[in-house]
Amino acid sequence: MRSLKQGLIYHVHTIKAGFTPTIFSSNQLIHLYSNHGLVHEAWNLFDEMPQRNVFSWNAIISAYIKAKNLKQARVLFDSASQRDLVSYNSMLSGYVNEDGFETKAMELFREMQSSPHNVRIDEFSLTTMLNLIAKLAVVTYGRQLHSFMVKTGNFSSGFAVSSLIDMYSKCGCFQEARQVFHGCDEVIDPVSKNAMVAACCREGELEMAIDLFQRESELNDTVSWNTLISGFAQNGYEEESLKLFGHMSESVCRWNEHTFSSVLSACAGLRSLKVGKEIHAFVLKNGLTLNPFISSGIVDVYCKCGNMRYAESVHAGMGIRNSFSITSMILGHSSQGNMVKARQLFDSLVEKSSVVWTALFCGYVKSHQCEAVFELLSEFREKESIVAEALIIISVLSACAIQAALDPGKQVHAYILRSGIEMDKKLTSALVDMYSKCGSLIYAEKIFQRKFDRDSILYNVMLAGYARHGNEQRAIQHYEEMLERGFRPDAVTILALLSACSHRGLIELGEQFFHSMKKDYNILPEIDHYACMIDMYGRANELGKAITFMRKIPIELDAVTLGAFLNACRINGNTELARMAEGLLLQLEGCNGDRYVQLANVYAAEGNWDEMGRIRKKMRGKDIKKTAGCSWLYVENGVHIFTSGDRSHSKSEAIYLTLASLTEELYM
DNA sequence: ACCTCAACAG
Repeated sequence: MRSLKQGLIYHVHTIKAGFTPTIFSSNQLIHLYSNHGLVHEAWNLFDEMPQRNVFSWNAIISAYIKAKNLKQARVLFDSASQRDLVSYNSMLSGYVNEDGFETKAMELFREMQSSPHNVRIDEFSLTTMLNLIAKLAVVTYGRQLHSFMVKTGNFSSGFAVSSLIDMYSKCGCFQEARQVFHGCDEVIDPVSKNAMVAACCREGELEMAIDLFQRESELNDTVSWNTLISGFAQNGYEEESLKLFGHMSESVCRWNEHTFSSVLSACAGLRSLKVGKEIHAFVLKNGLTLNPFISSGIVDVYCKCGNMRYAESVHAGMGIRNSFSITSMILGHSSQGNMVKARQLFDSLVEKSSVVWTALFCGYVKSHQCEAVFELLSEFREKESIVAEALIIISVLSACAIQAALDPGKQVHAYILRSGIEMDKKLTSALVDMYSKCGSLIYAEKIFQRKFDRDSILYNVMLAGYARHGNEQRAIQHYEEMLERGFRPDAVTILALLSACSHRGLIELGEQFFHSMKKDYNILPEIDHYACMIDMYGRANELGKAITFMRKIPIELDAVTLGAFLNACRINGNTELARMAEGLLLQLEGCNGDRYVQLANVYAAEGNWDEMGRIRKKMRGKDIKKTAGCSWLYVENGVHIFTSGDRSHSKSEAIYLTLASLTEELYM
């Protein structure tokens, strides 16, 4: 009875002939049905068996485990008239391999140890438990099991060694994994070797991984290649990963579905539409589109390359809903600023993983929809009982920073302290940035000082904070400390210093920094640096220097640099020069309402109403929208936005009456 | 005969 067909023929034959198959044959049929996903047929057969042995019970239990119906499997396990160690081990592995049954697995293992049914713990139970420990990453328990294995002589088979390596590696104990691997040097088991290669990749020790891979290369199989291809992609060496795939194709090992998942993840990291399309074609040719790992991988590649049209068509063509693919789509739409579509997909998910939550948070921040960020946060805390991911917190902090919302920012800070989230470098930078953008440099500095292992990003954030507040001395102090500690300044560092000089009118110092960026650090000035310099000259009443400087800018003037110049003209009341910039600016950004307002402000500052009227006329009939200035308030957990003269609130009558009486009181 | 190991996605 090798195939399902053979099994069915045999089964029908016994029914037609009216004889009862042997227990042995029935057991085999149960397995056969179960392996083909026919759990009902397996059950019917089991149910009708006049006599059963322990193998029959184990077969039907494992059938329900395969069908992921652990509840029914446990009912049968508990009611089985005969049970042995295999029944226990099957149930145990069922629990371990399914999410959410970890506690059940631990309980069952304990039950086995107290052994009311005369069961022992054997190698099968131990390797299964090691699997659980790897999943839960509790190494203390893993070490206990390890010593138990040594004591009971269950530690030298390939199964035991590879499981131990895997457990230690997934618990973050790379050295112990190595010790296990080197402790059994008689004959290298291929699976253990692959497990060790995987452990090296997880640790980022790619050279060691390659070394191991090349030694005893006759042991290498498809898994070895897959491990290495995936390891390179995971560590950011996408091109090398793809090269390895090329070498694999020339070797004796054939690729499989796992290979493509890794190759696609390398493609996504590379953000290469060209390679992505090639792999897509390869996948289509080989009929691999039904694999959910592969099809969602293709969707991800197109999303990462920013081609949402392709992504959508592949996504739509997938038979079943795949949460990985949906998450990729949400990320893709978010990074394109299409938050409506991102939100729709998000709402379509019944189970929202922390990755999708994070994706949506980041998307809203990226498109500066800060109110949406705060609303999403209340939604998150309402629906999810888990602690927010660091990335979510960082998103909310940047929203606070954009809005200069100090109170919500403090609340987030308190939340971090309460929930014991680790203050890593990224989180510290986000907090310092939030406090300094919300005007509280004292808090910012306190957090900054408490962090000893600073990186250049944290220095940039702190430095920019002081620069923004016009304290160029502290900014420069931090800059010097940064240099002393051996960090190289980057474009962001210099920009912060330039802006400090600009606000304080320190032309010479600013020029010094500007020149040193190219000369000393080989950093090319970007648009923002040029604009900052123009701004600096403008604020110092040096329009002439600004013009000389602009003539030397090697890249074409754009809205940012021209805008800076226009602003300089406004400060200096120079309408003549402003008119020169006007033509160019409107040519570049004629549809941006803010630019007209800026122009109007230049002339208004001079009281030049004729010029203002001229600008007004230009705007007419062009469907130009100026973004309305608005204010907002935090009441309880929500953000309330309002504009001048806003009457949209249901109680606006009462609000304005109260306001009027307050105003009256002020003047009394 | 049944139960254990390594490589795949956001």
